Amino acid sequence: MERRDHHHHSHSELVVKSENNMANSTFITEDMLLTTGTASSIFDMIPCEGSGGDQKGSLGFMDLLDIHSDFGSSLFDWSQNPVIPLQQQQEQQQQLLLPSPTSSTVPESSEVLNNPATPNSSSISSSSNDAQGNKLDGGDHEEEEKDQDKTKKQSLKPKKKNQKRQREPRFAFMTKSEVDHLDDGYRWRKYGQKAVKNSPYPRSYYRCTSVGCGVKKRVERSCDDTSIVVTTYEGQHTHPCPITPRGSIGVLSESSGFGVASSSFVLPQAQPLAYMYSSSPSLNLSTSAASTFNPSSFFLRERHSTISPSPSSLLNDDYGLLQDIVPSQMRKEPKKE
DNA sequence: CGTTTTTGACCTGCGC
DNA sequence: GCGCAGGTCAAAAACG
Repeated sequence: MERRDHHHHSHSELVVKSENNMANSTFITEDMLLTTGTASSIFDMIPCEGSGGDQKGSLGFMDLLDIHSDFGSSLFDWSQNPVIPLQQQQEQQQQLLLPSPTSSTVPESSEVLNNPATPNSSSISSSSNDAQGNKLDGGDHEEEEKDQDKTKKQSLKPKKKNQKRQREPRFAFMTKSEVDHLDDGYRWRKYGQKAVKNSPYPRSYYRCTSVGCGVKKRVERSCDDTSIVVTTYEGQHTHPCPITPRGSIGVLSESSGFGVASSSFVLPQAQPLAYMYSSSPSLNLSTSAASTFNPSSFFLRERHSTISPSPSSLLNDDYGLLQDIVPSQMRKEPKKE
């Protein structure tokens, strides 16, 4: 199952969706369309101007711009993002939480997954639900517990009766790709696969191989559009990107307030993203999770640093830095897949 | 031989 | 309580 033929496929599209768990269940929905330059690595994703404010009640980020024939011409301009008060966002979110029949490929509860506005485009949305204040569940902690009775896996007793299982923040991508498992710079070990209802394609479960890192991700192919791969990240890396020479910087991402959900794919080295994000007019939110996470800025930077040579008014200040931050090696996947 | 993938069984949550 | 679906475990197999 090698999928190493990455990086130079035909262009593909990317949809980003986040499930930030924010304290007090603050909701943020943020739809944007991103496009990937290649289908096998998120490092090659190119943010394009996407239509957000469609029927899903997204924030309505950008008008869709067909950049498929010219990556270099599509620049993500935050200055054009409509600024929507949080309260209004929440209202919109509530209106939008209606599950779309076609969004079944990403069954996260209360997730809003916008369908592609056009055959050539996809939209993203982010939402938060579960409060995150409690323990990070699902991955590490439970595993530690289970280590104890590992030998009798079936006899697991309810360990947390009153503790409702809470998920870590999630962040999902929809990527038009022939490759299922996108290269994001981290090493993953597959630990499960399940058939997806109403879909001929299975869903694969991966866990970060780094010790102590409980980040998980799910990969499945949309049954609506089999060319689209939905990758859902969950959790927060506790280590720098393993394939990055400057990974040491990565540890800063956590303390610097990068969103949990984003950390799964936000290169720790790309910490200056925070700057980018903070400059965003539309996401100046009070909740830490919301204010620290902005996938689009990540991609924007990635895009500029890895693909687009054209300067952006937004990135002028750190364009050079970005290039420095995301070295080309990063896309050289040392791992398989 | 260490690591990763495969895969069936099991757990958990939820709706009926 | 039952059935379903999502998610996880872990032994075995495959891989490098």
